[in-house]
This record gives sequence, C-alpha cells and structure tokens, in this order.
Amino acid sequence: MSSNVKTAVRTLEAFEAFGRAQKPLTLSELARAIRAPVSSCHGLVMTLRNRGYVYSVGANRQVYPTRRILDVAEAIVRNDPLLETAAPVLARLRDDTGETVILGGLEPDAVIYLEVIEGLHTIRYTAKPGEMKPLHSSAIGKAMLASLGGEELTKILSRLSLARITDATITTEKALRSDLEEGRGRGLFVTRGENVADVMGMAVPTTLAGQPLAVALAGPIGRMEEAFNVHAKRLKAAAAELLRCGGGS
Amino acid sequence: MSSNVKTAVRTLEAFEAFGRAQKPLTLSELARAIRAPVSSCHGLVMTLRNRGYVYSVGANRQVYPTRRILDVAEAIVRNDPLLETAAPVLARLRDDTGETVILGGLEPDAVIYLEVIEGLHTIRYTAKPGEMKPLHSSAIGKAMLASLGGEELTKILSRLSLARITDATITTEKALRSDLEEGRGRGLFVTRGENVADVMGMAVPTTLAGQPLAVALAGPIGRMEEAFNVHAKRLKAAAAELLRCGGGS
DNA sequence: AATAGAATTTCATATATATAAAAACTTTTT
DNA sequence: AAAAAGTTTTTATATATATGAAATTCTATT
Repeated sequence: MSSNVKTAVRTLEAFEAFGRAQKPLTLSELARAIRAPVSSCHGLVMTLRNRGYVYSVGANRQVYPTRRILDVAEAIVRNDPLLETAAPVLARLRDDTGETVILGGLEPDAVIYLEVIEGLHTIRYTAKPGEMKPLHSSAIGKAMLASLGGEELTKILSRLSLARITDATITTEKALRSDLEEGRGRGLFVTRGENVADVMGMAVPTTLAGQPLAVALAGPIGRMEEAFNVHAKRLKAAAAELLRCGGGS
Repeated sequence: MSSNVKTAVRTLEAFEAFGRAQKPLTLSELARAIRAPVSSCHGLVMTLRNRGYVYSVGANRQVYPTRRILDVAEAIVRNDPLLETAAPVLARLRDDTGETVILGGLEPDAVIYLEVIEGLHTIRYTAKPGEMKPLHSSAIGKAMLASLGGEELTKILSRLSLARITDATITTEKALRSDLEEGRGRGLFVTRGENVADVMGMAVPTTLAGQPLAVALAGPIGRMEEAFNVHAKRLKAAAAELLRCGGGS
C-alpha cells in the first residue's frame, strides 16, 4: 500500500519511546529504541531541540521532551469534533457494564479506535486510541462493513485478505457475508475469539456528526456471554443515544 | 547552525496546525497551514493515518488527530524528571504573586521554557512550554549565563549576537557582563523591557536533579516594580525550596 | 594524569523524499 | 446537464536526508 514517510514515523516513534522509557535518554539509547542509526537520530534530536520539543537533561547529555507536545495534544483533543458529546455516554456504558468500551471508525482498510474507556475488572480488554484492527475479525469492523452499500462492500472485500488470526477467525467471504447478515438482523455484531483468543466483542453501528462509527464492548468471553443480553441492550441504548445527541448528518 | 530535518518539523507543525484550527482540515487546508505543497502533505497525512495518529472525518475527506498523540504526551509528562517536584512550588509562587511563573533551562544558545504557570491578572505575561528566548535579553537567560564558569561564559558570549530586540536591550558584551555582575551581587537577575516592551522579568538560579535551571516571574513593568521587594523575596524563597526538595546533584 | 572505552559529531555519498505538473476526482456554478 | 473551479492522487525527477565510517569529544578507570 502507500509507503510511509520515514522521518515522520521516526519523529512519532521518538515520542513513543520517551513515553515508554519515562526517563531521559541519551542519543544512543534513543537511537536503539527507535531502531535508527545514531547519526540519523542525531539530526532528528537536533531538530526537536531547535523546535523546543526536547531539552537536554543532566551533564551526560540526555534529552527528554518538554511539555510542549502535551500542550499541542491538549489543544487538539479539547475540540475533538466527535468525542466531546460521546465521552459521557461511553463513560456511563462502561460504568454500567464494567467492560471496556470502544468507539471506532473506518479507515480505508482497517478499524481505528478513536476512544477507549477501559473496563473496571482486573482482567479486561486493554487498548489505546489510534490502534488499528482488522475489519473482518473485530466486532467494530463487522459493524462498519455492514454499514457499507453493497457495491462498496464488494469492493472492499475484494481488497481484504481475510487473514487467519486465531482458530476462530472467519476467513472466507461467504462466511463473513453470512455473519454480517446475521448481525444486521439483530442489530448487533459479535466476535468470539476471532481476533484475540478468549476475547469477545460486541458492536453496534451509530453516527456522530454525520460520520458512521460503531460503539463496542469487549471483555473475556466467559464474563461477556454471561451478561450477553443485558450488555447488548445497554450497548444498543448507548448507540441510540449517541445518534440522538450528536448524530447530526 | 544545525539544519532541521524537514519532515520532522512538518510532522510537528501538522499537529500544531490542528491545535490552532481546532477542527478537522482537508488535505489542502493543512498543506496551506504548514506551508507545504499538497503533494508533500499528502504523503505525510497518509503516514499519520497508517500510524493511527489521524483519522478521516466526514465525507469531504477531512482529517483530525486521534487521541493517540495525547496518550503519548501524557505518558511522557507523567514522569517528567524535573517537573513533578517543581510543580507545587511554582504553583504556590504564582498564587502568592499573581504573576506568571516560569521554569527555564539552558539550551545551547537560548533559554528554553520548561514550565509556565500563567498569572492571574487579565493583563499577564503569556508563554508556552517549549518556547525559546534569547539569552542576553531574558531574565532567565541572564541567570543561566551567570551560572556558567568564566571560560564557558566567554565562549558562549563570543557566539551570541546580542541582537537588539527593543530599545532597552543590552547589546554590548561589556554592559551585559556588568549587568550579570550586578545580578550575581544581589542573587537576582532582572530585565526591564529588554525582550518585550513593558515586560519586566526577574529570575533566580536554582538546581533540580543536578540540572542548573532558573525560576522567573514576569509581568507588566508597573505592577512588577510596585511589588519588587516582596516578589524578589518570594522568588528567592521558591528557588531555595526547589534546591532543597529536588536539588539532587 | 594517562589511557581505554564509549558516546557524539562530522562527512561523503547512496537512498528516500519533496516537488511541480498532470491526471483523476469532486463539488459548485451556470 | 454542462462547465468551471477546486481538491486529491499519481508520477518523474531534482533535492534533501539517511547512513556507514571516520574524527572528535567525553567519561571512567587505573
């Protein structure tokens, strides 16, 4: 597919590396962390310094990001077009079910997680905003696929590989289409260990600001099955509420 | 000096542009905002999308950043080596004085603002973490210069241009050295409209985790002069407290 | 203080990106 | 419904970057 711009990726990876390390790094440590040659990393760090995104700590020339990146990120998220209205509804769904709640959308050939509110159990589904998941093996993916028109669905299915991820993954177009049909029938799309073993996901399509999205609940299969009907009802209610309060169009 | 890596700068500028716009942008709007050709911007946006840092909004192909950048930024700042201990001391200084409080450090040839806690007045000194200021015309800059050894000071002064920024800027090495001497004498470095007209800054050197830094107060000259002695005393007390609780070494 | 070891910086060049221009789409206007 | 205006995507190539290796600087140890 489209190739990535190397330095853009590295710039982001550098920040991610600091996020993981949670301490200042020397040039060579950072280079190792983002798997770049030190000489290349050197130019990147210089640039970040000149721009005020990192500063040097201690005598041993370590560097660490300044608050600048947080400032920028906060300004961005403060006015997120979709999440402002959605957040309280999602939070309530999480509180009511105890399971992880996800708001996801469709990027060209994958699901993207836009918001994740983690469940309250010790064992819970964990993910971060920005993560991408396969369309054919995630509950949100199925919901998004089902919301497409017949022609567009055919086009996208022809591009997808339907790769086997677990034993339970649906890998044929026929089976997937019938699964989508079933989901359409009950207004709820389900995965049982199809993307991650032991994880069950359930998703309902919705719309926010005219944008087709899906809300999902995810957790360990046992706990999810037990509360299936209650969870399904609450999930549907939340999706409907999102439509009402921010559906736009 | 060292040249900047173009794509790294643009990647950051793209996020800054969304932070300013606070709404989804089309490809061409973003390209205009970061002053890049659309075709170049195209590759960048694709990369950001593939990495889950932006998602597409609406039918008209706008894009907006996901929460991912916020997640990364929060992880970074959560464990900032310097700011954790400093924050409460700085916040109190702000509350006691009502003026903007700044914690700054020395980057090769400039001051970098690491933390800014804005004052409480309607008219106040405003700045953001990551901003860089000239060494010779900012209070923190003077404090940092004064903390250098004689030899190192000579070296850095030979590199600096001592550019005139306002009518009050000190532009000769002789005058600057004598100003530094005066500041050393009273343990307090002051600027009066030397970097921004009408702004007075006062700074005191300190140390956090073995790192030489400076704390500063900044505000309109009139208000600052009026409370000079009280402010100076409180500023020195805060600097001393930082030394005590996080000076390390 | 001298030396060894490690990290950073510089440099020349192969490689990847940025770009203008053109093509392919969309949307708006007539 | 056709044309115009604008936007996105692709492509070939000029330009900027990434890189290994060498030079330098720093740090630790003796």
